Amino acid sequence: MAANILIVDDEQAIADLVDVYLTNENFTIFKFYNGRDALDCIEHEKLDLAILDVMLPDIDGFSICRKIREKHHFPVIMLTAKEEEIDKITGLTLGADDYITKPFHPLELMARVKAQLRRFTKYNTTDPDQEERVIAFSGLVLDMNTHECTLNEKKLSLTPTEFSILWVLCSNRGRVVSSEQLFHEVWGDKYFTNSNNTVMVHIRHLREKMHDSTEHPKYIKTVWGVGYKIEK
Amino acid sequence: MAANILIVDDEQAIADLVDVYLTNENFTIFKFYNGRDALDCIEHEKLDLAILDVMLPDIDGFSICRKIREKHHFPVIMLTAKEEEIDKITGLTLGADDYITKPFHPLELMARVKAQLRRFTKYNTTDPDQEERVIAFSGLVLDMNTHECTLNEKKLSLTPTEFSILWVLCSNRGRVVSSEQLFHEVWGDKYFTNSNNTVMVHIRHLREKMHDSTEHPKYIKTVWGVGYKIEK
DNA sequence: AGGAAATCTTAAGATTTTAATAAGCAAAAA
DNA sequence: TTTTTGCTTATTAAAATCTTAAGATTTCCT
Repeated sequence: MAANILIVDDEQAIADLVDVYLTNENFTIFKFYNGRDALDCIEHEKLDLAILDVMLPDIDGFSICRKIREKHHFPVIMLTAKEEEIDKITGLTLGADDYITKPFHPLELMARVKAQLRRFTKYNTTDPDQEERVIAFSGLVLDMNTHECTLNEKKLSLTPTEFSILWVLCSNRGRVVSSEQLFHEVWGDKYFTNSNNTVMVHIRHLREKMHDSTEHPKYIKTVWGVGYKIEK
Repeated sequence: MAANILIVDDEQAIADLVDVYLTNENFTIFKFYNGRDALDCIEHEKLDLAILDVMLPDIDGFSICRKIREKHHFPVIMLTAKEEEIDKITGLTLGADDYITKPFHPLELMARVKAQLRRFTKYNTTDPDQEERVIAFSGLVLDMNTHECTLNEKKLSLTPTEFSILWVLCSNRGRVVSSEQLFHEVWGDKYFTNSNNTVMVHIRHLREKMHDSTEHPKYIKTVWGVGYKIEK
């Protein structure tokens, strides 16, 4: 799981801590000791998560959080020394996604960071710690980076939608995926269709294309009354 | 913010608490006192969030959490009486999105519930507590529920993509939206295009359709070198 | 076997993307 | 100031892709 993380911390304690605990992770850390520089960083870097201390020399953490929320979607974790509930509630209501009071166990912060990143990143049901970018098994190779697909050495030219459907099916291989679930994963939550055989049509096209490169095994299996499935 | 919430709680304390604090919200609560019934509920109801106590008479909260993660994406908040860090870390690593130790302030739980729901729901940059489903100003009406659009009483028939673009522009009205940002909001993170004038073409179609119903005001303004914008 | 429900097939029509070309803007050069 | 230059945005139209809809087929159940 690669991620760009912004840490704004007056005392530098958290930054040091992260240095120690996140060395093995593929994280890029942007450290700042005041709000002004942090805001600049928010503008220019593509961040995946922010850890903000409430107490800062210039701007307070709440304001930074609000600024982030005006333009960005990435998760924000707030930190405070004060054990006052009202601060927690202010922070969370303002747009923070998590709120931790000092002192805390270093591993708890790490776990919360990962939990937030996991939610922020898509397709993470199976292996939460490593985002899968390539799937390969029994002659089939799917590369999320290039959106390319190979079946038994032969390249299949799939359309974006076809690729996405096959990706979801493969990342759930061995399990049945309902067509509603497929639709949800591929098209997102924004649409709502009732009589939806769109998925079906795409499945058909997929089968057609896959059939050119393989004979007997019907890769995408229909599980009657439930959905579709690819064998393990 | 309407949501279906599952609460699994041995002692019934949290359920009562939620009754008191969430009466005014548009929440549907599914309460269970053991794991078995809860699992059944997870199968059959479309849930938006789960609050799980770790200690349960039959199945423990961790197992329920894992079961949820096998099939679903909605956020999970774990509760425990034990103040042991290792539990927190287990929970968060296992797929929980938040973890609270008892005793906690009722409002903190409520705030965390809302924070999780907010993240789970899209398009929440401006008003975190109330998801905007309709935008209306100066003769233009956009209804997210029906995907319908009216300009000066006349209905515009927009394609899904056109509607989404207009929605993003309108929900950021007064501010400039770069075409990269537009692309990101409308198409999602899954795609990556470099030479991308697709957005441009859609903007053109939008302008064409909007021009039929209004004369002088060029609704979608080009801000040279930056992006597009709709006046407030 | 026969009916009902689920899935498949097909093809037309709608939408989206691509690609090539034109037009517009802003700063540097004349 | 005017012209040139390089870059950004606009306009088209064709090609690719997606969705819809209706009828055909398969599977399940009694």
